[in-house]
Amino acid sequence: MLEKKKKYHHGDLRTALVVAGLEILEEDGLDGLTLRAVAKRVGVSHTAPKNHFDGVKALWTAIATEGFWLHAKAMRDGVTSGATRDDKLRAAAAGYARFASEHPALFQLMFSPALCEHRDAALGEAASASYAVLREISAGLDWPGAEGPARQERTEWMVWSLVHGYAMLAISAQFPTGESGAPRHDVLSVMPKFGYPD
Amino acid sequence: MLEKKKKYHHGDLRTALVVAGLEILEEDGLDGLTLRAVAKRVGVSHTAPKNHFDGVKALWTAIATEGFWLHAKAMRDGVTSGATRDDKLRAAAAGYARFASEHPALFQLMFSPALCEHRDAALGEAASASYAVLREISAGLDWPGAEGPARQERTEWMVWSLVHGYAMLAISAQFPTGESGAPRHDVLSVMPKFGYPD
DNA sequence: TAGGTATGTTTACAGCGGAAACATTGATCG
DNA sequence: CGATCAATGTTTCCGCTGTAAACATACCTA
Repeated sequence: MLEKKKKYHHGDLRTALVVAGLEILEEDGLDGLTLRAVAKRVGVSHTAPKNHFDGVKALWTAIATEGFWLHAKAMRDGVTSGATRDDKLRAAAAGYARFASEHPALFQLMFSPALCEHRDAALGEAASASYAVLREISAGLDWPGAEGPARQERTEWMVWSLVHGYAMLAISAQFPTGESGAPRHDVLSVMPKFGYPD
Repeated sequence: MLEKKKKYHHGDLRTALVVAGLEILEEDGLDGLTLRAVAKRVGVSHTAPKNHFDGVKALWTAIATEGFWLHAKAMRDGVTSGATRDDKLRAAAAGYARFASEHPALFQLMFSPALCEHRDAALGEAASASYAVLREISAGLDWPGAEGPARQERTEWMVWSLVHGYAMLAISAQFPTGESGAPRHDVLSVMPKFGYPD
């Protein structure tokens, strides 16, 4: 029997729904990411997801969670090839912004509290993994204003805010764009050149 | 006649709808901002907005536009009281972040390309007014990496990215919060202390 | 004062998320 | 091995949403 028999049970519907959701985000953006559209793409009735997700927001949250893992990976890939700590920092920043510009709808979803449940444990874990990349790399960075309490955490927040703000503004079409449609300046040319003291 | 007579025509429905939308955003967040809910609050049929807005997204865009004007005002208010340019910069940053934390749903709407039309002329004008505050204040700021082409624009983008990123991460509940529910560090404590050379 | 246009209403409809009742599968346990 | 039951998927129905079309009212101007 060459034809794959259509089974009543899917096998791994939960994963399939998340994957389908990611694909829809790439093709149609956030507007197309409806429960019914995701179910239809998988070839399943629109109420089948109910067995795996408690409502659309739970599905969105699961998709965002997968997004955070991909996001962390995108950053880490560039980092490993960096020679100095500064190279690594800039590679992470570039990876952060590139991910946002390549997957704008997914990125928007990941950081929309109205769309996904940020108190979800799995989402938190994935987001932490993404954050951890910046955290490790920014450790020990020196910048004017760094001295004071909670220096390390404030350093992380400073770097994260800068890079995240650039990424968000870029996909929100707030930056004037050049001929290519991309912003006239990339993240790196907008990042202050701080140093590592030791 | 003490009772205000209900007129068939509203008089300034367009403005009333935008105001009602802003109120709903404060009370119920983005989820409650439906066309029907806005119309109902104004006391008008749910198709009446069609005469003033070409679809929900146009209404959302108009609400976001008003948000940008309020946002600009919130920043400017603090700025005028600042003595030095550095004081003004920090006041603008604080105003930027405070506006986001006080009106999270509106702020989210303002920067969601999936929800409002960023190519809209009126929106662009209001957004520019908001941007102009940071633009004026960051002019001449010195920072490591500033030298090079398009120095002034890159300076604006750097400041904007930093402040905007902080604001977005704060309302996305990405920052660990203290007991009050607010982030443990405010914008100012994660803003590098750059100076003005002259 | 007459007629046209701007503005608002009513009605209808398709798409959405969710609930409930039902069908099918697969796993557990005698 | 067979019966039962939980897990998973379907069907059907509901209320809510945005949109369109036909209609009603009020204003404005010639």
